Amino acid sequence: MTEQDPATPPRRARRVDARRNEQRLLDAAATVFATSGVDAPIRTIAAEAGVGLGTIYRHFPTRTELVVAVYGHQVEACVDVGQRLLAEAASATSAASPFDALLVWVDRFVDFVITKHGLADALGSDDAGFQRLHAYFLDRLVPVCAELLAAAERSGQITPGVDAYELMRGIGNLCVGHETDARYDPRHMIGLLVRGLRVSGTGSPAPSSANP
Amino acid sequence: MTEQDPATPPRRARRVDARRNEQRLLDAAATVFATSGVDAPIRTIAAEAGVGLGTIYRHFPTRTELVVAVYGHQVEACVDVGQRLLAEAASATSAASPFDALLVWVDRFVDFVITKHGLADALGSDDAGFQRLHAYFLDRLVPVCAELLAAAERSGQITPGVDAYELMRGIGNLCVGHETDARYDPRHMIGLLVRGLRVSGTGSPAPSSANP
DNA sequence: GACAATCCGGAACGCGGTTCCGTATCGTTT
DNA sequence: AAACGATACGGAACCGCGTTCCGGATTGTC
Repeated sequence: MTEQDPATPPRRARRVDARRNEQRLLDAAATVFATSGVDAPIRTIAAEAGVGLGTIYRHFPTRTELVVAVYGHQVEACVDVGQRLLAEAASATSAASPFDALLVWVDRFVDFVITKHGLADALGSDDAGFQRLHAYFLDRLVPVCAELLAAAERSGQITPGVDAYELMRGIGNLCVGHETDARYDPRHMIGLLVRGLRVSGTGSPAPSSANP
Repeated sequence: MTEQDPATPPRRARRVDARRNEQRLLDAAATVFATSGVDAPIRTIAAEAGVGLGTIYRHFPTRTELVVAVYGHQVEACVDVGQRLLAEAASATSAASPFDALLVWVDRFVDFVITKHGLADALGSDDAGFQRLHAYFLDRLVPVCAELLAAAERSGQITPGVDAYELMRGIGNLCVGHETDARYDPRHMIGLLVRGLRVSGTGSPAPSSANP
């Protein structure tokens, strides 16, 4: 009942020291990432966790997997927020339009990216490992974004044909440099970008949609 | 007459081998940058130029200076294009609006960034050296962008208060990843961003400005 | 308690940036 | 033209970081 695949004979359970070290690594990584960003040297994380280099590579063969393990639940939270916003905007009694929902959600996403040192840079990096990190985050987030876009599109608030993937990627890119450049505030440009989504030529929401 | 500052006794002219090597390095860097991007290993450039590592570091102590030396004239060309567009848009007989001028100029700028492998990434990097590269490009380009923005603003085409520096930086950021991600086309998002500049609520240019 | 599966630690290798200095080359002076 | 500083060159060497690998310790099972 609690077994795995029939083709996977559950030879033995994971050893306790393995589980212990994995937890230590997660804690250490969270600490180090918050302090020095996701580009911190592997050795630093290993030292913080009090384990050897081999250990960290065995548990998390790529930096990506470690980042995902550390931030994964926050990504899921972001997904949840998006779905809640979607439901709210769809409800007949809601005052918030789908476009408003999109605005709020984008803001949440930016919060997430901005509070993680170097995450935006990492996502934008052309390093193969980070491409997978990128892929993971986007696989979860793009569908939500796509739904929000579709809803706003249906209500005639935004110009159709905008690709959710590109939008997410663009927003992530715009976050680059927020902490090394006092003159640059990502939210300004993201605000402009989102404004650019709106249908052009009309100041009012939608002609055909129901509006109180 | 052809001397320098009085406080600078022209001790001796630069040696011919120094000048020769500098030229070789510029040629080699241009080749290597075009092939492998601006992040190519220093050793590669030195090898391509047929010089030692010491030589490249003597002529260009930082990678930034080498990049500037290689691409500097293209930056100047971009400045010139901007000023020409500005003059055209200001001319009474011109059909192009200041906003059109801005559009064209941004497109040129994107051309420049995109055709240089990894330039966008470099500009977005939080590395100290690249911050200066960034600073150099922006010192030249931001004033032009600011003038274009101001002109479009005066004609009532765009929302006021947009900072040229942030816009340039944002556009540069949006270019990141164009060559490692087939699904991402920077121009789509840049188009959206620029659309976001337009005054909201009105589909027509300006109420008070002179319009043919 | 013994045995094998599992896991650990850290030495070791490769790569790239950067520094440093013995040597070669150049321009000038005599 | 020969000698002599000034200048520039080359590349060995060092450091930091990512990654691999394996001898040995630890754990679960019999």
